[in-house]
Amino acid sequence: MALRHAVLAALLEEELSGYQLAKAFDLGVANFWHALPQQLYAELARLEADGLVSGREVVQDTRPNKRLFTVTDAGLAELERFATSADKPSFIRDDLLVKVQAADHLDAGELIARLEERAEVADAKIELFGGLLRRMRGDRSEEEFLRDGDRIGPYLTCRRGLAFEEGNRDWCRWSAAILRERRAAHAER
Amino acid sequence: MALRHAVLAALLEEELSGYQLAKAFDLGVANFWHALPQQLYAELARLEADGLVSGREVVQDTRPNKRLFTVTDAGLAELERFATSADKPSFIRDDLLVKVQAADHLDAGELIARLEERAEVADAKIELFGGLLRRMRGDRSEEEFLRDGDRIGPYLTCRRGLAFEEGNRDWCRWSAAILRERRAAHAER
DNA sequence: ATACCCATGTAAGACGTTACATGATTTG
DNA sequence: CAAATCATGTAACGTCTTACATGGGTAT
Repeated sequence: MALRHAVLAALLEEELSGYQLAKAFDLGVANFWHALPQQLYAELARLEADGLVSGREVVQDTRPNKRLFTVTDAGLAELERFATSADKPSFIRDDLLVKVQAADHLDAGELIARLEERAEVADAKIELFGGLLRRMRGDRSEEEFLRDGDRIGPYLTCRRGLAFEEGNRDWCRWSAAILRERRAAHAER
Repeated sequence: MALRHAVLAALLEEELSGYQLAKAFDLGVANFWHALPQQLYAELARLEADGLVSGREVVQDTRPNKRLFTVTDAGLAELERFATSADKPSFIRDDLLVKVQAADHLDAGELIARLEERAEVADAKIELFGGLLRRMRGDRSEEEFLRDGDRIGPYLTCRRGLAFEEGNRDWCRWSAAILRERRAAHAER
């Protein structure tokens, strides 16, 4: 039941509509949680029914109307309660790792292709996260920002996202290189 | 539908029972996928019904009998098909990141405690994975093993697990240190 | 013209988690 | 002698994904 808390955490930053939330939780951007639009609309409805967020209608001329949501006091209390609970260890569930696990029994060329693809996805995310971090820092150095800046939470999670994707990229390229060398050595014989 | 492929990949290494598989996919050990025992028993039944694995009963005196499973030719073909498919990008879903995202609105002491807890979990995993890697290498250097060793797949995925946990540990300690400094600076005023 | 963006959902089905059930054997 | 390990499941419930539905406005 952490999706609700992820939504609450996202809404602490700024008032958002379901649609805007959906973009923030999208695969391409999500740096601390991922969810689909349908989940978010449903969760927002539940959160509102439980009084943890409150929505206000914003009428728009040229675009469809939207509802912007804010965290209520009860919502903040719920987040505080959540923060004191022990969190379940997070685990890996990644198609690519499954494929590499079976590397010895599969076509190396295919695997190398998948690894390169993933490395490129990681490159894109690294650039994205780097930009987000720069925007949050503004014209301050990182040291300065970490000392005095407000909204440190999103900065820290984005830093984790960045390091995670750098890890992905490095591991993918390293693994691909090893598989290539082994394939070459095998072909020589 | 990647659990089935994760099971197939695990069974390529060696013939295993549901119980042994469950241990391999456990939270503490899982380096390329995670699943609960109940899922694995159910998936093994489905895989057998579909002819992708075959089980053989092993009668034991002192322990309950068990069924050991092997990947069939059809199972290997299914894995090969899976390896050629584009994999969906993997995403983060971690309680701890949600909590840190909300850092600016929560008690710093609590967060620091969670971060330290997680860092210690990571430490334990790092040791575990380090040991697994050493066992796989045997008396060879890593370079040598990566060149000639067999069963390179599990080695590569375990390397990813290790790097991931090192990333976790470093980020947790770094974040905790920043939150501590900010708390101290705040208390001074 | 075609496609994408804004904006919000419903419904069905697949997948994952929690709780329960059983029972002998080995380890501390 | 209590707890953990070996060994295999069933049942209920909760969460996530996939498919469908609608409709105006803006960019190429």
